[in-house]
Amino acid sequence: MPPLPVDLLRWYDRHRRTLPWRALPGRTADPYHVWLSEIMLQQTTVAAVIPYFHRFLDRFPTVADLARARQDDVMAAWAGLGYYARARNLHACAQAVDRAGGFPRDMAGLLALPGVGPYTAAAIAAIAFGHPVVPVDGNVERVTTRLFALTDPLPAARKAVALRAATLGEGAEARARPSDFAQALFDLGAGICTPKSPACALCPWLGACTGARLGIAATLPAKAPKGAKPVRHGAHFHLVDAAGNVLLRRRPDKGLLGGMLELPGTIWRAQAWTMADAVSHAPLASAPWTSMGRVTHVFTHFTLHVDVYAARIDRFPNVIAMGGGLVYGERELDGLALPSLMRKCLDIARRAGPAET
DNA sequence: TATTCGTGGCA
DNA sequence: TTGCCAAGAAT
Repeated sequence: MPPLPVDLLRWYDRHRRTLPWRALPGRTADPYHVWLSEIMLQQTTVAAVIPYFHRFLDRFPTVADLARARQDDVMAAWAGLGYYARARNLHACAQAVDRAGGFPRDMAGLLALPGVGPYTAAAIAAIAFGHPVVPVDGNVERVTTRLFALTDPLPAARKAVALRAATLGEGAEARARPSDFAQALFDLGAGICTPKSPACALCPWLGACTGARLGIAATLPAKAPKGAKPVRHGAHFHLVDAAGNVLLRRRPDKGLLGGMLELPGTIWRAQAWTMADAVSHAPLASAPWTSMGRVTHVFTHFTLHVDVYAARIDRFPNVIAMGGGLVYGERELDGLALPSLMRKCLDIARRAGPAET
């Protein structure tokens, strides 16, 4: 017996989550809200996204508002959410949509937008425009590999899994409710068919699940082993003048933490820095640098240890400002595009506790 | 196809 | 504590 869309939809009608970007039952969500939430939700938990989603709608009520905003303000609003290329693409996408007079309503048009890939295009098409497509995210991959007991490891098997996932939405009931069907798959993956200890007893598709019947559901999807995470070292410098102004600089627009602000610092390398070596790279090597301790930050593909040094001087020499340095007052820091790593560095440099979360 | 790209929560 | 994980895209 194949998994029947009607069984999933019946379950969804009783158990669907209420989320800020979701329309009420029977209504169609705003494409701007759908798009914004989908970008934020890429590799990011619902709990982390919710406050950012509210803040964005508050600051940028329409896609036109977002298009007209300055990039610095968009980056600052995104600060802390991670994967900052999403924020740059978000801004560029808003401008493209605003110029076009609205979101494209077909897959090809959606796929052409910055930051919109196969998954997000399908999600917007299904949820905002009612196209009968099945967006394949991590939830859908998990549900699909378990339903059909697909044991080939990801990511190599991704294409085969996607083809099988598409068959889930072929029934007439699914094609009649593409938005609900897509979101029902998300809710099933998030609440029942979870990565660890899935609640199979509560699953509307239990009777159709080969993985459950074989007792291997919880082990799927199989994943290729990951390589070891290398360690890198860096040093960053907190230079403050008598008025309490802090010296920052902006990172290049591409690459890690692209377009975000940071305390001036060394490159991040495999070899640890001695204090003397690090301070020789400080924005003002002659300042009275004091070691404030070490911050450890785990990125996706490496672990970073940052030694933080602080110094207070009377006033900034002009030569510093000429080198691309940016000076901000202490009270301005909260509203800036500072990634979490730099919040940690600032906290330790100012001998304050970690920012409340 | 394989890397690069954040962050915080949780077992 | 360490590793795993989250509505992936770009290169």
